[in-house]
Order: sequence, then C-alpha cells, then structure tokens
Amino acid sequence: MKLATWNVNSLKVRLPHLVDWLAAAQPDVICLQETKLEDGKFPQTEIEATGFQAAWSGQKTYNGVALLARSAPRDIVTAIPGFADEQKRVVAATVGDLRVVCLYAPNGQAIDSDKYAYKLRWYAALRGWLADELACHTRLAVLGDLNVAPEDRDVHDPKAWEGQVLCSEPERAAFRALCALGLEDAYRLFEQPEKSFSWWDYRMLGFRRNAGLRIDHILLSAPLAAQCASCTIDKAPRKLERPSDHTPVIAELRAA
DNA sequence: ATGGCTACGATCCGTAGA
Repeated sequence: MKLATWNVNSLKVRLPHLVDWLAAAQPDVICLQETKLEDGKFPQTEIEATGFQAAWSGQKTYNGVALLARSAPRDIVTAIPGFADEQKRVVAATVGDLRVVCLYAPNGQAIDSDKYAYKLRWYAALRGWLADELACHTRLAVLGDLNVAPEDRDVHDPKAWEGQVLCSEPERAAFRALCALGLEDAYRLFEQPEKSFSWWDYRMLGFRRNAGLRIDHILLSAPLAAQCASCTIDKAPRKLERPSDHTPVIAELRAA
C-alpha cells in the first residue's frame, strides 16, 4: 500500500505529468495540492480513466486540494471544522480502513505579514481538528504541503533561511505540535540521504544546485508508522519539462 | 545587485508562491 503527496502547482498544467506518474509509481492513495481549479473544472473524467476515484475542494487561481484513491473516498470533509476560511486547503476522507487528511498549509509569505499570522492560526485550528480525528481514527495519515521545513537538515542553507518563513521557530513548533498528537514524520523513520528536499525554487537553478527545502510531508499515526516500510522522495518528475516546483513523497505500508 | 521562474487572470503587468 503506497501513500503519496504531491503539490502539482496547477493540476491543469500538470495533468500529463500526474497521469504518467500514477502509471509509473502505482500509488494507492495520492494527495494533491495547488490544483488551482474551481470544483466544476476538476478533470474528473481524466482522473477516473487512470483508475482512481477522487474527492476535491478547489477555487480559481489559488490553493485547491484533491485526494485520489483506488476505492471510493468516504466521509469526505473539505474544511477544518469550526475554522472559517475562504481558502480551499483541506480534503479528508476514509479510504479502506485508513483515514487520510490532505493539506495545503498556508505559505506565510513573511514573518511580519498578516499571512504569517493566518498560517499560525490555521495550524492551531488544524492541531485541534487532528486531535479529534486521532481520537476517532487510530489509522490516520496526514499528507501534504505543510510549508514548514521541520529542522535545519531539511534546509539547503540553514543560515540563509534562519528565522525566515517556512523555517521560523513558531512554524517549527506548530509542526512539532502535530507530531506531539501522536503522528510520526514518515521520512524520518528511516536513514535518508543528506540534503533531501521536496521543493526547489524555479529561479537560480534551484534544482540543479539542490537548493531546496523539505516541506512536503507524510505524518502517520503509531499503528501506521509501525507498518511503514519506506518513505522516499521521487525527484524524477522535477526533471521533466515544465515541472512542478515540488516533487512527490511516497510512504509504503506493509500489510496489516 | 534582493533579481533571477512559473501560473494565473488580467491585459502587454500585478499577485502569489516558498
């Protein structure tokens, strides 16, 4: 059983990459972010032709998330309960015996911005919600672009990024607060290559220089972490023409 | 030198991403 997350940065533009990647990587569940599509424009037919069923929540131009699974997603939720938000950043569903939460966390723009304050409020609300989800669902997987590099080893140049958005201590504390609920960063369950990242700036030859950040994550509740056999970052799609600036992260679970 | 891509929806530039 393979779970994946990928910020596609426009599902319309990246649909061919996604279709190819689904065929090559054979995930069972994939969480997508930055679809940038209104719900009526979601490419349901094309997705279903790949053998996946989808749940999605989108808007024009910005944000937007989708959850694809080989069996029909059930009990779909498209917002953090009790947190009023125009921005479409959440889709959760039950797939088989898993509860899956797909997230596109706010970027935060700059430490002194309103968007940063919104990011921290969003994380506080998320924490409350995930606590409730964990209370109901022991087999919980949280996947997405969390827009936080949890530690300095997740940053190509920690000195340059020190205190900056995506790396600031309050953001890292918000990430750790999710883990403290009983979620494990699947990537860190295993030995990993140094300087492993999931996002590289389009500018400044970011990918070629491996000037990246690890901000796309898979968090697993204890029973799933115990079943996790591997967690990898697939850099192949980042090498294609017209790539997303993010690349997929995959966790493989052993049979229960 | 604080830029440098990319996507989008608006026009032929501004906003946002991270």
